[in-house]
Amino acid sequence: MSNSNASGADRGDDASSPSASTRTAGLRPATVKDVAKLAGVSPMTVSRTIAGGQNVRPEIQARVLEAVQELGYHRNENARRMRVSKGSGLVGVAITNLANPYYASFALGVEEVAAHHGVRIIIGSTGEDTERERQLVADFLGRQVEGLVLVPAGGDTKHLQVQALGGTPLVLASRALDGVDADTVLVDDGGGAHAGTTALLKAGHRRIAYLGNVASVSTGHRRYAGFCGALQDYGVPLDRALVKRGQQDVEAAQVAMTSLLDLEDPPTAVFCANNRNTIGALKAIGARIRERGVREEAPAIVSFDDFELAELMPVPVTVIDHDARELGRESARLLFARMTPDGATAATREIEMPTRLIVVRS
Amino acid sequence: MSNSNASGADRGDDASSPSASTRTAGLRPATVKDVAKLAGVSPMTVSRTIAGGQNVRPEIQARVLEAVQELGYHRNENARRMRVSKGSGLVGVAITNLANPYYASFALGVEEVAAHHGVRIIIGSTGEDTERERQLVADFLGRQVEGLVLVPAGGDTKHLQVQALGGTPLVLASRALDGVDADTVLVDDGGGAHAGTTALLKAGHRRIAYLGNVASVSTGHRRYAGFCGALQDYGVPLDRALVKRGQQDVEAAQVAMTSLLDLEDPPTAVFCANNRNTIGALKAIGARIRERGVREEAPAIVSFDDFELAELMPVPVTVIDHDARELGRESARLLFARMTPDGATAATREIEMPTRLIVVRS
DNA sequence: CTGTTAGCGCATTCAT
DNA sequence: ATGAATGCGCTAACAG
Repeated sequence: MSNSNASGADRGDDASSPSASTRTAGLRPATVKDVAKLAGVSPMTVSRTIAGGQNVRPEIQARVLEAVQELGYHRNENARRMRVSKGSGLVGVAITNLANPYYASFALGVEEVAAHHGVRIIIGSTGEDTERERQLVADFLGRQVEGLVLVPAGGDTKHLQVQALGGTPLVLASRALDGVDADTVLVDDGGGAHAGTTALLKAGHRRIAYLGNVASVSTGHRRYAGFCGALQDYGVPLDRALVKRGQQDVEAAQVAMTSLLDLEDPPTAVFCANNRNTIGALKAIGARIRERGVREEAPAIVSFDDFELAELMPVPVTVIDHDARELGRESARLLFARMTPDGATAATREIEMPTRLIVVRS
Repeated sequence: MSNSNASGADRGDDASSPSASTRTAGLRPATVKDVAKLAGVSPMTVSRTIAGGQNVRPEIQARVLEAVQELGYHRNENARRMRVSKGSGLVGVAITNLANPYYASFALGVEEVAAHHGVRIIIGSTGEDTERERQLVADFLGRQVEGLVLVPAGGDTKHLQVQALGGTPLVLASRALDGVDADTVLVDDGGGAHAGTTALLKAGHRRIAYLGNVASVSTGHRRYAGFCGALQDYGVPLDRALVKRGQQDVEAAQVAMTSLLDLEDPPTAVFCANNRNTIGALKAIGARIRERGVREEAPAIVSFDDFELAELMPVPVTVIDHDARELGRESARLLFARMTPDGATAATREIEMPTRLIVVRS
């Protein structure tokens, strides 16, 4: 029944398999034991060989490595780290939507710094849904992530309390959250919005529309406040009819912008509070220009968030630029700082990244 | 020294801590044992309670859950799955660059399908580097991923052989790889490139430039072949001076395009073989238009890959569109199909996703 | 140099 | 309804 030759490792797979030692798809992954059996040594010798081969005779190492090749063995990191009581080498990144280039860049920034620390990122999208965020965070914690970077959806925050996180470090990015004691990396939303709006006012605009995302997240508040503050500074009253908030995607923003263009007294400029609203607004304006060919009447745009090819737009564009990737890097840096033994006890920090006003086309 | 009241769980942390039972950052995560001790039950009762509470008295459950709250306990999925011999619930996604919106969308498509199967994705960027790809794949396998989705960098493929993967299913996306027996999802590169080029020829263009990515990847070959084929069909000779291949990022593409514009006899149209080359080409054209204000002479663009706001470009744009997200979804579908017991043995498939020609602006 | 023992956190199996 | 023993894959610590 059992054969004892080298290639006859009994791993519970089909005993009549033609090349019994070669694993094929769908089987249980090879273990140290399998390798040991095939190489005719003890599991410890395999372990040592994989670990670098200290105190293992070269010829034995060769035998072991051959078996490793043959079985396609890869050390089970989860089991290993459990024994060695090393961290998981993972950080969880929960963002609203990976398809938004802004957050994709953000994730890349996190990955960059993580890779530098030899750590992988595990990503999930919340879709701005607090419940999915809760599940995602729970899942990450279950996988023993060493840290969490989160662009919070807002709403309930019980699952983000230190208590609930079991001490796993958390960094909030882009949006602050009341009642959550965590390092936070924000963009200078208020200052940026104020500067951008002021640029429009200086250019003579008085009917300025606002396209923004949901008010429930802190960026919504902060950017809107900056916008209003600038108007106030110039003594320009706020026209509620020109304010559209709550668009989460390009389509909704395009619809909102189109309705603004259809007003009897349309705005001469639009403040777009984020990437998605900017693209939607520009699509609406583009459609209108193509339909009616009236470029002169098209409103000027201020966009919070940069976007590719801004310089080629048919209307004046000013960008309130900030580097999403750098935001990701900075978030990761804060996280890794807190993951050191001494960093764990420091007071939580809130960092505000500067924005830069870029007149792209005027 | 040791206190025996409920909140005095001895978990090896600072015994003089004011609230000894509450874990703070940096400590070893709580385990079933910790919870058990705090709740005054056995680890098994905790395990059962977490698992749903079958055969546990409600009052005991309450005690356990309270302890869970207090300690911020999360079941260690790695340990659990090891015992239960369940997969890791992870698939590895290795792409060239997460910051490229094309691959970000792709990753989102994978995540979407994965989430539908209750599986997370773990992402890494290769930066088109085969060695980094090799490390990434090894790391993923070490983490016991149940499958791999890879946009291959090309070059050496030893690490992608079934042998080396230890039977873990692999799906190649976007690019084929000679000598690797794996499911592959491609875009109809040849057909799309041919159709796009033909559109330019039909419009009367005869001096058509080519901006492409590295020739070593299969998309490079296939798209270039489609381009050449269309020229041949129209009896238009290929002008080597108009062919620039190997640009990997926007900056390089912009430089290449600028040099084309500087030719004595510049092209009247440009075929851009991917997203990054399109953006770079358009930036170069935009800069030229702004400098010299000559829009009429600006070349028409055909772009393999769609991009946002194409309809607002100052030059005629035709897009060879294909859905990156759908490519991601399809790749994930193939992967999950193979992850089923019966799917493991099926012959590998190569799927080619159709392209759609969209005249965006003419 | 090599092998044996034991235990990381958890859940299955078997006792109580 | 609850607990004790056992082993998942791996390796530190201790034999030999």
